[in-house]
Amino acid sequence: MSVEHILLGVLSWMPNSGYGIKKEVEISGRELGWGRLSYGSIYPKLKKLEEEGFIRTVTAEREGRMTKIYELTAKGWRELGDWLRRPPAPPEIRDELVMKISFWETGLPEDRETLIEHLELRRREAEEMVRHLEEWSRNGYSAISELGGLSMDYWIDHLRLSIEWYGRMIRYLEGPPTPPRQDPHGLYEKARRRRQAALGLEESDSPEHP
Amino acid sequence: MSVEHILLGVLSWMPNSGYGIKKEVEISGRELGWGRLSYGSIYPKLKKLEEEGFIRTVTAEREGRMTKIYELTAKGWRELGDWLRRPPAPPEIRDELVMKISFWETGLPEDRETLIEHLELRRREAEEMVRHLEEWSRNGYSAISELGGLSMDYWIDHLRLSIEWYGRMIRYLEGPPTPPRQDPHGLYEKARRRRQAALGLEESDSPEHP
DNA sequence: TTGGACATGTAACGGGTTACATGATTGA
DNA sequence: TCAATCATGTAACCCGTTACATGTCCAA
Repeated sequence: MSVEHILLGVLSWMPNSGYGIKKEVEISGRELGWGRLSYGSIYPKLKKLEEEGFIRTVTAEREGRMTKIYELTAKGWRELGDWLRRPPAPPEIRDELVMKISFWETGLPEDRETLIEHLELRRREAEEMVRHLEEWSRNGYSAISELGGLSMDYWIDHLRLSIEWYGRMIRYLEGPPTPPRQDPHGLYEKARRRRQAALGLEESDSPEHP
Repeated sequence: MSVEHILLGVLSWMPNSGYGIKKEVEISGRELGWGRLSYGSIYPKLKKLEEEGFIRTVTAEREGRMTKIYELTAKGWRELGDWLRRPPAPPEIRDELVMKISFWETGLPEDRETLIEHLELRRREAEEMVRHLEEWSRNGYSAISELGGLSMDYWIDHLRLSIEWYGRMIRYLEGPPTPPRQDPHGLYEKARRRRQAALGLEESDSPEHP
């Protein structure tokens, strides 16, 4: 179980529809703690949770439109509590940019500009996310619990740290290349040679602008 | 493509076996940027990459043991470069602890102790990870490029920030409960009532120790 | 009248994990 | 000799996404 638990959790805030749950998670930036929720997983899971008695439908109508509102049953509240009590799994992070950075010197050493572009793009995205979170957390109409507010701070702090780091990285890349921090077996030198040999590149190397 | 690219990237550091690739990614903490690599995905992908001509086998023997060492072909180096040039996908983070925190007040408001335990466990894990990364990044025999070193710093900084935040959170939870940061519609009050009604709980509420 | 937000759903597919199966070598 | 480490591989499965299908209501 896992998307199931997110659904139970969001329904613990208030009774809601599948569509509403998705909105809720998106706007609150709760997606930060969970990749994202797609309708393709929400609706089938909601159905399943209802069949299993964790949630029940309260209305099938809201302002004329067809809208199935679900709420937690006693069993659902208990399951949510049990899940919360279990120790959380370690965080899973998948950051392609940081991965690319660690392959950059062996994979594309002559093109630092593109990496700078990647970093600048990422920095803009992070700045935008911070703005969104800050605005949302002071908008005056969304409910934010004491702990929820602190979670929000968590993401904001991490985003700020990332933004700072992207900047450091960019400044660093705009400067002259420096030797590896640690390389007792000449691995980077060897990698460069293997690449040049495989690609049939000239030894001329990285085009330095005068 | 994606695990494929991680494999190409690791092979750009040096020719390696499936087993060796997994080790490499684990010890260098590169797993931080990628969930984890299982043999169940490594070996089939390696086979596929070889069939498609991105990598080739160089030896099938290493010190008497059967060991298939792969290295990049020209096509593999080109594909790695092409991938690196493409803008990276936004980071994906899945943090069950932070998710649980945001459901805690509606899902399990009376039990703050368990949440403190979760935070303490997580803090210990993060501290251990920092120790591992710091030790590794100064062990004197692993190759660490300039950029790779900065990536390492990135993870270490983020882990430290997390550790700090876990501590703040714990101190906060050990203090008295405070009202929601923002709650114009009395959502948290309503949620508490719904839960109590569903579970048939007494209004006595959270057991305060005198 | 048309585009956008609201709203629900399914089927095929993809990507990776878990669990299992196997076996050599080395050091305590 | 026994556990740990080195080493490769497969098959079943899980989980979730993408893409598609469908329809309403409202405001410009």
